[in-house]
Amino acid sequence: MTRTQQERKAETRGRLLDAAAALFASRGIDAVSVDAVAEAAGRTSGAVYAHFGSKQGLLLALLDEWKQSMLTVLFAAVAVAGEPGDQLAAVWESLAGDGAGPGRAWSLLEDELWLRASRDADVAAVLTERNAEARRITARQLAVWALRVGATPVGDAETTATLLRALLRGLELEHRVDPAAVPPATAVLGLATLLGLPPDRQADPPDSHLTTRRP
Amino acid sequence: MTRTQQERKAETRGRLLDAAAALFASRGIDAVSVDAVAEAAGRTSGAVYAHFGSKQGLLLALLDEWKQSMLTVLFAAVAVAGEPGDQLAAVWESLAGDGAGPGRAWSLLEDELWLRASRDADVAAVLTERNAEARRITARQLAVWALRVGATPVGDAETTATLLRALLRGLELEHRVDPAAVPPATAVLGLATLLGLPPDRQADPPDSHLTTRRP
DNA sequence: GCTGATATATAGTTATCGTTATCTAAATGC
DNA sequence: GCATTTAGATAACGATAACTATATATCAGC
Repeated sequence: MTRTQQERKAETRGRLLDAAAALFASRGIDAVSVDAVAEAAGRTSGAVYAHFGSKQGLLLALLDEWKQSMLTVLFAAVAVAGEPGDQLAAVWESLAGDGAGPGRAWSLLEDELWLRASRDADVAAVLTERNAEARRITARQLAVWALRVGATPVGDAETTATLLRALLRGLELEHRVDPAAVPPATAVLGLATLLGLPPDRQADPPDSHLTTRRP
Repeated sequence: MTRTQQERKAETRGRLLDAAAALFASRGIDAVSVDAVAEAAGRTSGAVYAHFGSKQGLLLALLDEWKQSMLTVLFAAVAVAGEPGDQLAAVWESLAGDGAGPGRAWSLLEDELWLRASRDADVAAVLTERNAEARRITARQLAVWALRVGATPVGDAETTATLLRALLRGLELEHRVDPAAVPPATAVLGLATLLGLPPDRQADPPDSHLTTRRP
């Protein structure tokens, strides 16, 4: 089985990036050695340095090529569910679902990257750019969605997108550590409120007691 | 100057914890060596191991004795400002204020702890407990505040507290990396919405255009 | 096939870190 | 005052990690 050099290089690069993504997500970036990444990719650390120059270079390359974000999961969830209220529940479920599915590991890595960006200007630059794009996309989808279901979000689309994404990230961070602290109804209520979803379009009332107030 | 052993021990312990808090916050836990903590406290690593047994022990002790949380800052901010809208702005300012003040470093450490808790059961246990207490306190204060200013929060006090704290954490995480992405008006709008603050009680309208919608 | 180039493997090197074992000096109790 | 306990200092160990220098395998062009 003979391949061209380009193919060989490209495959190695892909394997290294995939292995890095998986390991970084499951164990945390600092806890993963370059050798571990290389071994998981069926290569050695020499290949990593030939391709990326340093561990940081590997991380930045991974960030650059990373397509799988919060967004993909979210839109998929919305597309599937029917009623607006159910869509919000599906959004939350896709992020916080108890299955140890990939969403969990990815969101963990995303949070770690945000934290790392606070101290690493290179990571911050990449993340800021990606974030702006993600916010734009979210805002556009959100505007369409609001028209369709008759919701009146609290602010303009970009502002609402910022608030939504922040709320989701905050809830998810807490839920991962202390799931009981964030029941699904709480998350859905928060989303529905920011989105200005009229009560009659919200979820069917089996657990509507969670939206009542006891002052 | 002769001191009792208890005093000596207590002072060393305090100095070590203070140094650890400052260094962990500014550089990140993993990036700080035990020797660095000891040196900053005017001691040596031997003292750390005599007191805490391990670096993890130092971290857990720090967590246990940590009084300074998001809450202290928040309530102080509310207490000072006058109008409800201004209070919300003050809350956000105290978290996101551009001053490199201690609030910034502390919130960074808090976020790192939440992340670490996802992979460290001991940290998760401490954090979960602290979190439940913080939520209770927030909920209580929130109920009082809502009555006073005539706000009708979106859910019961505990639910609203959860949503508020999650939103703040998410916004703050984003703001630290990309301040321009989270203008103050956006944060205030989010808080006011979850708190059900009537528009006439919100901030004076110099920048009220930010609360209007362009669909 | 042979040569030059390229991709990856191999084997260090150096530095750092957590931890432990041992030693010293200070305080306590009799 | 002397023995004992205790707080903390000192020095070394062992592991691990990022990175580098060099060797080897693989491919391209002739």
